Amino acid sequence: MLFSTATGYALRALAALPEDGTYCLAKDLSSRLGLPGPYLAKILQGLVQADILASVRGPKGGFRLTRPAHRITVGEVVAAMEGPEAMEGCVMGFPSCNGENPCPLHDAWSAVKSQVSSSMTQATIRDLQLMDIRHKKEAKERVPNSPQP
Amino acid sequence: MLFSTATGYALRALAALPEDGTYCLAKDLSSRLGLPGPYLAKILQGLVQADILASVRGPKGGFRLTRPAHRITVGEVVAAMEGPEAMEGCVMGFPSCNGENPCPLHDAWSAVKSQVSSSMTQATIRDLQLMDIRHKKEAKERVPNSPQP
DNA sequence: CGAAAAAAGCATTCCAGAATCCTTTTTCTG
DNA sequence: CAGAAAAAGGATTCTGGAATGCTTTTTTCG
Repeated sequence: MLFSTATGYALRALAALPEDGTYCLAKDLSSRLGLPGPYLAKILQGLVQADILASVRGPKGGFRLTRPAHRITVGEVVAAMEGPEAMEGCVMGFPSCNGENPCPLHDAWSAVKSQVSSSMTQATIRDLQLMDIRHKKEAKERVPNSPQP
Repeated sequence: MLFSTATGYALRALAALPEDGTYCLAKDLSSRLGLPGPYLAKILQGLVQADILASVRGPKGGFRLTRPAHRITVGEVVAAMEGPEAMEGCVMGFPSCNGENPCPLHDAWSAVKSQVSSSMTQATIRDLQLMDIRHKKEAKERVPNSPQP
């Protein structure tokens, strides 16, 4: 993966939150997604600091998105998790590599970076939700006699 | 950086080796490049296993490239250092992401991967040497009254 | 009000990659 | 042959991210 595992967990958790703004327990999220509970809780707390999640304590509390899912970009989440200077510097770690004196991968990597970061600012949590819905639906279609509510 | 620090060190060390196949001490390389000595030594030993370097022990020994620098690709070195499955899996770590059910960054990331890996199989250690030479030359031109041999 | 539920906060543990140290083996040279 | 120079190999330490556990604070509800 390109990002840290914590960033991946954050994105997965955000995509798993309900859209209607109801509060959701950290424990529920972690068990539904199969992620380490206390670790995910800490990540969610960080997302509260970044104003991506809101939380209330106590019974009937939990976490919810501060905004509709289509208003939260993947790029925003990545920046909140990894800091703004993710993906800086030479791909191969050459200290002498820069625009004046590019390494052989410099241009390819620059293209990559702008490509990925523009995709990241385009894509929203909503898109991630849709992907998961699509995924579940396909699984259901592979087993046609599954429970029909 | 995209790769591990060890991979970066390996590439830097290879680019710093003389092209004429003379043996070079691990200690010299590390001091010239400012890299941790014993750690670099271990990395070089790994490159010997991968048939990228040859070594002889004892006085007048050291390390040299097994082939001319333009015959060793960056991709080969990366594969030797990181294993063949570097850069596998979803950028964001979504387990459900695949060709059937792509995440929003899937296509951009696939393009990235093929772009970077083709650049890596194109670029050789020679290209890295040239970059360093260019870098030194520019430094010299910025200080015109530098030592003339 | 008091008890339970839940996030918040903090200290601790775990683990892999990074880095160091020491011993062994090989090879050159006087 | 003896001794020194160097890589090879193994054990160990260090460090930061990943993960866990425990205590505190806030909130709801009977």
